[in-house]
Amino acid sequence: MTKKERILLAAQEQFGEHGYTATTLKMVADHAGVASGLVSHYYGNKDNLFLESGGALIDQMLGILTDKAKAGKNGLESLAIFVQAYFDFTIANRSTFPTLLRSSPFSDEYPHLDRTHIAEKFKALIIQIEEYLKQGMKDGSIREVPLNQTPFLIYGHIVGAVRTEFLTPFAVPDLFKEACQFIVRSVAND
Amino acid sequence: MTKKERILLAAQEQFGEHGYTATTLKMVADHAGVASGLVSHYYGNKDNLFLESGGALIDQMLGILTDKAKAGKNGLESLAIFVQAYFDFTIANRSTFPTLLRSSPFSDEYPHLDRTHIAEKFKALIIQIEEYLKQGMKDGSIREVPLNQTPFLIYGHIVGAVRTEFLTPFAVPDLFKEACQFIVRSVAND
Amino acid sequence: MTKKERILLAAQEQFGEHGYTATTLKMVADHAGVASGLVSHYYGNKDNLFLESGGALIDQMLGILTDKAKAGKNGLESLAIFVQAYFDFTIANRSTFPTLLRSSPFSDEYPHLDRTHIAEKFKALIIQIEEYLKQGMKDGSIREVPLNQTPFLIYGHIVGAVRTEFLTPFAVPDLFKEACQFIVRSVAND
Amino acid sequence: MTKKERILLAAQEQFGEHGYTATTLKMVADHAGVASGLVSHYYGNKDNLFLESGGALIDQMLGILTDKAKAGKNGLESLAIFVQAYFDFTIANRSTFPTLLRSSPFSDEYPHLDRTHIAEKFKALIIQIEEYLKQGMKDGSIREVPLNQTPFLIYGHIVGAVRTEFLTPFAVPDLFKEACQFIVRSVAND
DNA sequence: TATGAATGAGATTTCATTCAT
DNA sequence: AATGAATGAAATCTCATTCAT
Repeated sequence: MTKKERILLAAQEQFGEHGYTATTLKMVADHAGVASGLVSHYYGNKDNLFLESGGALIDQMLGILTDKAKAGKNGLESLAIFVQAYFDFTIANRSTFPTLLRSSPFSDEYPHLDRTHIAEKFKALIIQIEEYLKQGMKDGSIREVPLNQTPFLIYGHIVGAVRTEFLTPFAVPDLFKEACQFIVRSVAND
Repeated sequence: MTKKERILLAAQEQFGEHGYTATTLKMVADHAGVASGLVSHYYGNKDNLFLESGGALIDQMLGILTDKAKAGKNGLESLAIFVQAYFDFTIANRSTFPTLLRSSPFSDEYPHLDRTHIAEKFKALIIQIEEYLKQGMKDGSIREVPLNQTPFLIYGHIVGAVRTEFLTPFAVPDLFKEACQFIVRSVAND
Repeated sequence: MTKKERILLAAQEQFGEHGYTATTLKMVADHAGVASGLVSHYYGNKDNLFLESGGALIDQMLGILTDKAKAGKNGLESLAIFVQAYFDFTIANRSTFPTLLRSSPFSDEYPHLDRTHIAEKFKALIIQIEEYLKQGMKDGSIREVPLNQTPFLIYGHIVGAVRTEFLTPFAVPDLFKEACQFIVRSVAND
Repeated sequence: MTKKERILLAAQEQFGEHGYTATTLKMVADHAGVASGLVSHYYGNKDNLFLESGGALIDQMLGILTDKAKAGKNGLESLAIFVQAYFDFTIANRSTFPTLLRSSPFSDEYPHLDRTHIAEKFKALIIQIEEYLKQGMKDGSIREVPLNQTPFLIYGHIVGAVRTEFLTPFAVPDLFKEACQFIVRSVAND
């Protein structure tokens, strides 16, 4: 692993654990085992490091999700696989994932940050969901639902579940499994 | 309005607009039209001001919601009214509401903050939802759903919709109306 | 006790326990059970309150010491009684005495403070010691010692012993008794 | 001289001249000719800077005193040299010495400060005095004096004289020379 | 005489960023 | 590519003092 990569990974972990503000560039440098100046050298400034930390994670996730969802035999199945894969990804990246959460356009942290670039990547996820809905409504696996709002609501549902799991002190067993069910019940054709 | 009250209102507005970190005590004092020292005098420190800002909002909301939901004629109706009233509250308090969002246990901002006290108040909301579900399953308006997870999922769904509306650049018309429908579809008995 | 007196006593205790800087006027007001504004009303400002706190103590002490020393049958005896009475006073006023110590011209705290007024009162103590030395050298109880320095050295010796007892973590039993002996040995005629 | 060293020297001078409270970190930085942040960078916080300022002085002094006292031909002579060397050190370091005085366990300034570490170094001085007394009582140059108290009293005597010289407005010529005599008279064997 | 709300100057401390090496 | 010393702006918080009541 190059020093540049070690910095990015350390940043994802530190931002994930302590949030944007409480993470200092020195903490990142120390955890990466490099001199503090190197962080600025490679990533310019803190905002950019944060955004690139989140951007790398969302890129990684996008690839995995669309890939897995191809296995679905109809729209509903693809949607269910996609949602489940999302949750799996958060679990598999427990230590870095909260950084994605914080750099996402759904984050309440540091609203001045320009998230338009990352927002487009999240938009891709939502469009993906829209595709599954269209397909499902065509192949009969999904009932008639409004296409303007439902993709956003499904993604919002995922956001809500992930935040409950990662941020709140409420411990709810099998939350992700039931979140999948909740969505399926709402959109499935009987 | 006393100066103490003016400080709290200014804090709710500033924290709502700029977030915890980017809001300075001086900004709050200036907007409240008081000397900077008075903020610390009344609220001790920034953390506490933030928590009290959110606490006052959640208290206000809790009262309104439970009150309105009494009008429901069965579990499902009460639940729908409750959810709708939640969304109405966020709209009616557009300028201050994001502070509640940031001080909530679902927030990703400033994870070091001790949110246990506020988390209990949010728990009250979730228990309220559980009550409507129980009632609806008894009176037949709601289908069999797992009580351990569903209240959290419904609240999570609200969180997701509110964040989409308040934080993201995605403009989705009628999002809250459809969010209600989404929930109802998922839990209603046919 | 009037409120004015209660303020002075509270000030002596608080300055004695926490020192000049770490004592706030609010602490004094709270311990005296009065409103904070009353402290400034009666004593003007913090410096003056501190100086008057020390001044009242030194006045009280001066009266007691000269009174007791009259019982001595010769210079050496008067001196010994005087020194012992000094130590007794510090013990009897354990909680307030450190304030005198801090407002004294031998203090290292807050050197900007104008201590000239209090220094004169301490000078009176030193002149008193000089008197005993003169008398003793006349009546033969005290050997020939230089009058320019010895009174200051005896007072300095007292200062050293009191500071060892009141400020340092060194616990030395019978320190004051031996301090008396040390002085007597140094000035007594064989 | 490195910037770190320049900061320490500037701190010793400023603390010595103005005391702990009235010395600001900005004063230290300005006198050292460095940016204000560098003071905190190297010394953490004001308390620590103060303690290290005093600690460096006491270390320096300890080395000199024990070294010089080796020249004494008996206990009494060693003691006298030691005391004289102490006074010489204070004179030679007129501008910085009051910082040692203020960080010492005999100080009345800022009682909250944890002086235990520095107190141990002062204890070393006192133990040194005890050694000279023991030696003198063995070789016949010093009379029988109580070993529990006398070392503390001799050190206290030094403290008193130094404070008279450095802090009070009382100008006493040859004070240190006579302070030596005073001690010698009290402990010497006839 | 007595209150305590209100002011605002000023101190400590943190930390992103720069830059000489 | 890599270091880490150095900068200095900016934020929080404290508290003596004033003043209307």
